[in-house]
Amino acid sequence: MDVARLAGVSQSAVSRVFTPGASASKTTVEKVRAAAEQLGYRPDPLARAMITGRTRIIGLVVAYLENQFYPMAIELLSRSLQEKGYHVLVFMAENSTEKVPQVMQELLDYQVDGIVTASVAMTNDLTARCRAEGIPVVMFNRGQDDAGLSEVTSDNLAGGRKAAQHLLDTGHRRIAHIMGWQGSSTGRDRAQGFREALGEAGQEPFAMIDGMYSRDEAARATGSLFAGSDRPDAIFVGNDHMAFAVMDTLRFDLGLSVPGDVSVIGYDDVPLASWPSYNLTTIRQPVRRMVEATVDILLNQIEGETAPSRIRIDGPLIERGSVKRRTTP
Amino acid sequence: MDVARLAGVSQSAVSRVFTPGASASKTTVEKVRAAAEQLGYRPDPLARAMITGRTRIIGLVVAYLENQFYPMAIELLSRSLQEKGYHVLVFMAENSTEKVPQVMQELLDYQVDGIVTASVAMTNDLTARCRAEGIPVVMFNRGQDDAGLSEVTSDNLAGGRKAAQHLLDTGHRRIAHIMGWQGSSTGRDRAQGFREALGEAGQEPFAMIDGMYSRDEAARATGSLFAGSDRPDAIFVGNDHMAFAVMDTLRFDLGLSVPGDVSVIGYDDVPLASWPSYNLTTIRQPVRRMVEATVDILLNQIEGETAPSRIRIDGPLIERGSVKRRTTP
DNA sequence: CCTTGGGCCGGTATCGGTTCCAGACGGGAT
DNA sequence: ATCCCGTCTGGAACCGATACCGGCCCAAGG
Repeated sequence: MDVARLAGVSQSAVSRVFTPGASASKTTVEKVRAAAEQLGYRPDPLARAMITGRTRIIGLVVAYLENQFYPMAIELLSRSLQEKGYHVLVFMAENSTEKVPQVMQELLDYQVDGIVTASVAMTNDLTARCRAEGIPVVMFNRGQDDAGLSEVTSDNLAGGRKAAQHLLDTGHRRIAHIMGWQGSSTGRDRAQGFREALGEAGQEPFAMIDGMYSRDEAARATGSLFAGSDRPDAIFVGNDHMAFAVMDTLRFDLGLSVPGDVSVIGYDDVPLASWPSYNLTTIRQPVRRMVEATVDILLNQIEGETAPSRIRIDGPLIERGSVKRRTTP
Repeated sequence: MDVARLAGVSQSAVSRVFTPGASASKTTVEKVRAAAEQLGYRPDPLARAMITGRTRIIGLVVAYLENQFYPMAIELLSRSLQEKGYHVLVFMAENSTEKVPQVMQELLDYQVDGIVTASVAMTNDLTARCRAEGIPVVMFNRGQDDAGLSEVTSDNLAGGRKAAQHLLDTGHRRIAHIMGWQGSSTGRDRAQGFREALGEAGQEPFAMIDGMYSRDEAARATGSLFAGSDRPDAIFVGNDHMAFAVMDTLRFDLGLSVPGDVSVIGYDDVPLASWPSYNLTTIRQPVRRMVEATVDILLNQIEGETAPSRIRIDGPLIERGSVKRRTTP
C-alpha cells in the first residue's frame, strides 16, 4: 500500500498500527498515522473481514414493524451496537416456514458475526447450521425449547399473572383473554400465567381466544365476545398493538366505554399506550434492558465463546386509565 | 477450492458457473453444480465484493423511528431490495452535524453500493465525498438544493395547498398551521403551499408555529394557540405524528372536540390515522410508490451510471372525520 | 486443405488487508 | 564479554473469490 511507502515502513507495520493490541514502536505509529492522515487512508473492513472472519455485522431478522414495539427495539439495538463498532443488517421475513430459512441462508453467506431474531421462530436444522458455523443467535422476545440458542424475553408468565391479578384485585370476575399468537412462546406464556393466577383465585377465564397478534383478529375476537348477552367485564389482551384494536372496537363499534363498561389490559407498554386517547394499563416490557441483555450476550458469545443463555426480565404493571375498580354484585 | 477439484475443473470454471452471463459449457455447469451441491458450497459474497467492488449492500441512514412513517418505509425498502438481491445496513443518526458525517464515513468504509437517507440532511462536503467515490445517494422524504443528489419526496407544496384548500372549502376562516420542522424541505414546502393557497383565497394564516416534528413541541404549540380567547377553528399539522399529539391536547387537556370545535388535518396517512380513535383527515404520502421510486433510482444509478433525479409523487387528501364543515358566521 | 473466429478452458495476477515467521536490535543479568 | 529475552520489524503466504489473457478445439467459409 502507498501508506506503507509514504511512511517508509512495511505493509505489516501499517496493519499493526491499525490493529489494537499489536506491538509497534512509538515512532512507527506516528509515521504511519501521519501518512494515513495525509492520504485519507482507512483500513478496508471488507478485506479485514475476509481474513479475520469477523465482519462486525449483526444480522437482524424481523417479521413486521407495524407493532411499535419492534421499531423501538431496532432503534435501540442499532444504536447500542453502533457504539460498539458493530452494524445491523436487516432482513424482513414473514414468519413462514419457507422464507425464514432462505433469509437465514443469506445471512450466513454474509458471514455475519451474530444473529438476532425478533419475533421469528427457527426450525431445528437452522439452529443446527448456525451452531455448526459457530454463529451465535439470540432470539429476542421469543423463546424456544431447543437449547443451544440464547433468548431474551420479559417474564411473560409472571406478566400474565400480574395482569390477571390486577383485574381480580380491582373486582373483575368475568375476565376474558384475547391471547397473543399461540404459535409463539410469548403468547403461550402470557396465557398460561393468566390462567394460573385465575385458577389460584378459584376463577375460570371467561373466554380465551387467539388474536394472532393481529388487529383484525383482535377486533373480530372482541366482536364475538360481545355477541350475546353474556359478556365479560374485563379483557386482558396479548399485546398493546391488539389492545388498541380491542379498545377501538369496544368504543366505536360496540358503543361501550373503556373502562366504564369493560376494563382492558395490554402488554408491552409501547409509547402509544401512554397517549391519552388510549391511556392503556399494561405490562411493561423493558425494551431497553432487553436490548442491553441481547447485546451483552451476543458480544460475549462472539468474543469469548461463552455458552448460550436465557434471560428473562421482569416488567412492572403500569397502571393507567383503562381499568376500573368494580364492586362485585 | 475443493469444489473445483471435486468437479475436475479449474477454479475459474467454478467462478464462471456462478457468474450469470459468463460462458461455460453445459457439462461443466452440471459437474460444478453437482459438486457444489454435495459440498454445500456457496460463493462468498465478501470475497466477491472485494474484487468486484460491489457489496450489494445499501446503507440506510435514519434519525428516529417513533414516527410510524419510517418503520413502514424501512419495511418496504428492505423487502423490495431483498427481492433484488440487495440488503440494508441500518445506521441510526440523530440529525446532528457531528453524528451524520461520522456515520456516513462508516458507511463509505463498508463500501456500500448506495445510500438512502431518510429524514436526514447532508452537508456539502459529504455529498461531494459520495460523488467522488461514485456512490449514489437518494434522499428519501427530504430535498436539498444541492444538485447531484437524487431525492424522492411527495409533492409537499401541492399537499400543503390541498390541506389549506380543503379547510377553506369546508368553511374554515381561522386556520393555523403547526409546521413541520423548518430546517427540513418537507416542513418548509408544506408550509409554503399552505400559505400560498390561503393567500390566493385572500386569507391570512391564523398562526404558523414550528412544531419540529415533535409531539411535545406540537402539544406546546397547541396550548399556546388556545391560550387566549382568539382561537383558530382549524389546524393543519405538519405530519400525522404531531397531529395525534395536537388532537390529544385539544381533547384531553383543553376539553375541546375534534372536529366539533376545531378541525385538524395531518400529513402522511400512517396506519394509525385510520384507527377510529383518531380517524384523521390527512394528506397521504404514497410510501409504496416512493419506495419503489427510491429503489429504481438507486439500482439504475448503480448499474447504469444514470444521472441523479428528483422524483416528486403526488398524494391525495384522505377525507376522514377530523374536519367538519362549518358555516361562516 | 488452410484459415478464421467464436466458445470454452486453465493459469496467473489481483483485491486489501492479516498473520506467521525468522531475524535484528537493545538492555539487563550473569 | 556473553547470553538471553522481549520488542519490533519486514518478507511472504494466505483469505476466497474474479478478471484478464493466451491457448485449445472445432465448425464454418474460402
